[in-house]
Amino acid sequence: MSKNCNFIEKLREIGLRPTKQRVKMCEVLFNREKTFHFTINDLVKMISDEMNEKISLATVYNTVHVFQKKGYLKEISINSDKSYFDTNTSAHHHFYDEDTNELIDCDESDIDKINIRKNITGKKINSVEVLVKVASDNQNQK
Amino acid sequence: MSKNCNFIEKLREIGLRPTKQRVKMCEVLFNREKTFHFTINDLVKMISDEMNEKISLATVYNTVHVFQKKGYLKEISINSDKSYFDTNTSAHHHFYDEDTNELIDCDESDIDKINIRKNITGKKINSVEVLVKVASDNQNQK
DNA sequence: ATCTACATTATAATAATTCTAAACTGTTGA
DNA sequence: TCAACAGTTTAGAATTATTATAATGTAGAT
Ligand SMILES: [Mn+2]
Ligand SMILES: [Mn+2]
Ligand SMILES: [Zn+2]
Ligand SMILES: [Zn+2]
Repeated sequence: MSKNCNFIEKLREIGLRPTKQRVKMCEVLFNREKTFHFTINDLVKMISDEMNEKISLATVYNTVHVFQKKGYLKEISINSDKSYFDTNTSAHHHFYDEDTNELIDCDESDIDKINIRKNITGKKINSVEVLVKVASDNQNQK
Repeated sequence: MSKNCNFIEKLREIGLRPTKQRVKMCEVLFNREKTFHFTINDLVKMISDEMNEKISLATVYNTVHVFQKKGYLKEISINSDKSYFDTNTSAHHHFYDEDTNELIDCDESDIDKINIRKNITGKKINSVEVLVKVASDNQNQK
């Protein structure tokens, strides 16, 4: 979903009613220069900061899942207590900072294309994700 | 932790009291031909099947985390509602079957060694994990 | 046998997520 | 224009994995 657009029309085009909650979520998620990573809680905070009205947590969950299903958000595979989403839906990989719990994008030049030589009968590959876990390099490990 | 051994001695060597719960967990986890993947719930079921006595869920959680910290178990990064562990602690990658929620090991020949060309100042790489998500190849997507 | 530090346990607490069912609203077509 | 309907939001409850608590039990040392 490209930025700087009429989200009302965009939502209609993909068959979603352009409610004010959805439009606001579109603005917060897609109307910006750079893509970013977020948890549901991050997103609720961002919306609350930009809106004077409240938005229900259930609506945020529902809408994030709808956007994901429609292909406008991607869920990142980290095992954490919470789910991480990405407004960058292209195939790309991540660094995960275990100190700060932050995700950082890799660009194409950072990691060679992964070539999968195994195939599982009757199954097709849906995604290939590389997660590079990093942490503080301090020698002072207590 | 190698199979077919005296787990009482092994546990002592790594500074853990060889309680009967821990010994049983060792047997279930490490006394077998092949490594495997499991969730906490899987493991509780396996233990219950092999033991007539009950084991507390808290003990299973605690002991799995101790074994992980000591390096005898590895946690796999999938985002799922539950955590997956691996008795294969060597660096290796996984297929994740989204239909059955099963993990399948890749061997070295399946995926080339990943070369990371980016580095993040002050951070060291702790792990590099590739997750290949697969699902049924049916054309009949309703 | 007794002591004590460490373990196990049942249970409660926590926290992310999903479910529910009632109230609300965008859209349609009479 | 406006009633009707289907889709949507919502607060709160339910679910579920996980962690914390605190009482009880026990392995190993003396
Ligand atoms: Mn979890
Ligand atoms: Mn989750
Ligand atoms: Zn990303
Ligand atoms: Zn594995």
